[in-house]
Amino acid sequence: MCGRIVQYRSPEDYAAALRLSEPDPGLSLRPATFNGAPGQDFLIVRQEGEGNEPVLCISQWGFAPDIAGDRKMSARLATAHAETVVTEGSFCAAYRYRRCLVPVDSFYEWKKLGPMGKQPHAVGMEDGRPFTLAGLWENWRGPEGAWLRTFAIVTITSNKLLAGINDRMPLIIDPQDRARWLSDEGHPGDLLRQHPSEGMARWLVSPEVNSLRNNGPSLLAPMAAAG
DNA sequence: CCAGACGTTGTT
DNA sequence: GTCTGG
DNA sequence: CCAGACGTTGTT
DNA sequence: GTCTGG
Repeated sequence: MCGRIVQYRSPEDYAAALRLSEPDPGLSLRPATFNGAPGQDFLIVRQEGEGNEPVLCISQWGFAPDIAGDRKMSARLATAHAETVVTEGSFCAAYRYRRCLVPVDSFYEWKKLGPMGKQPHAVGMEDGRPFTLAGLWENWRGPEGAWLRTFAIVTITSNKLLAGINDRMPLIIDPQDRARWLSDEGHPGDLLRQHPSEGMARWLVSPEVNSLRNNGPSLLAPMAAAG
């Protein structure tokens, strides 16, 4: 599903990895996280207007539809289905005009074990390098007039690597496709596809990741399968 | 995504 | 179960 | 309970 | 996700 992500590097590191120009120094104030959840702030990449270069900025995970108006902020959508993002009411304008990238080092998926509970796995790239998830962003105006920039992560059917864990995975945008995803192209539909299993890795991690009280590099430590 | 709260009525 | 907070 | 909708301005 | 309609 993608409800927990890792974004532990500095803005400078992500900028270098994504070949962006030097990021705003203020972004360094954002705490890095090994256990990031909806409701928290993350670095995202946006391109405002064609011809402008993509830049890193801060945004809160949990898409607040502009139609939300005075509706509760609880209408915060952490994910958007790639299959319906073109037409789906709350997302289609954001898909058309406000796509973004979420640079991550890995993400977590929980495998349901029936009555036995669930088992967390980390997922990343085999080479350990950061990669980018497809996102949609929106400015939402709160009741007191304050503006909040929010985003959702686009998900798609799981590839072979992840099918055994969960039926959906985040939409990963490969380096050669990032510019198009950020561009003002109306409907880059061919990018709405599964990332192949090849080049990706998954491994069992400790249930310590369940609680947001825990946050540190040890959350990514591979754990031997029980039994 | 997961963890944790969930009540202030009216007598099981 | 549903909702909120992180 | 499930199915289906969820914005209409002018692109932040 | 939340809400409405059936």
